[in-house]
Amino acid sequence: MNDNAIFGWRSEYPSMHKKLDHSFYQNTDVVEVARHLLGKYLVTDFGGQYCSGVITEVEAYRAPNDKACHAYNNRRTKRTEIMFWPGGVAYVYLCYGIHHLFNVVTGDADMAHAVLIRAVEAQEGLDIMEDRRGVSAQKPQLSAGPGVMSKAMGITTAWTGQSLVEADSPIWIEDRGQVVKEESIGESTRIGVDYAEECALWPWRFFLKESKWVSRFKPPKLKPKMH
DNA sequence: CACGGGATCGTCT
DNA sequence: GACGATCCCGTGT
Repeated sequence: MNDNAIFGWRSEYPSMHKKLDHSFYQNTDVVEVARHLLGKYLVTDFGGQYCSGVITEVEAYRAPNDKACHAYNNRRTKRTEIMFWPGGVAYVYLCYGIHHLFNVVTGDADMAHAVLIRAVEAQEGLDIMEDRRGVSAQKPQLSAGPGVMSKAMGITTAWTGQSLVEADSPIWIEDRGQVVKEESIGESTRIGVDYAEECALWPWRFFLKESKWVSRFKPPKLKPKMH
């Protein structure tokens, strides 16, 4: 089994693996959930293609007043409807016609909150992930960035609405017992939401400072105010 | 290393 | 018809 570069222990103790349940996802503070997701294990098992990775980077999105959130103003469309479901399902959408971005829906029903999973450090099923990406598992390029993370884990928009807590779900998240200290969490503004005006300045991106598996930060370019 | 542009298509106006 | 919660590659320094 792989050494864990961040926490310095091995992930071969199944008794410590605890699948996150409704009570975790239905926390109504999406920023807190986002921070708590750091260090957890994202696992997918599509037709026996088992792989996992430690979550190293996330962003919180929170309707109704977050202009960067697809459900801003509680706007309901066929696509965003998933975000209004009770916490514990996947919200996956296509970005730039190419990338499948994976989010975890949180909070109660009719609360359109979600956490975008932006990066993982691969732990198990490295060969599968390398095949999907055509990139060595030694390189952050494998899974640092929301589009490539989804590709490495095999997640596509076909899975939007999928429960993360049902016993037979092929996607879930586990707590494997490690503690992430507050001082090891970095924060910044969210990436790629320059259009969101003042919300583009909210520090709702969180990452593990020690990790190499974190996407490069791009500061927001704010549009000059006309007057 | 910084920057710029093209790819590519579902979603919403 | 416009525009992305991105990525990759090419150019120039």
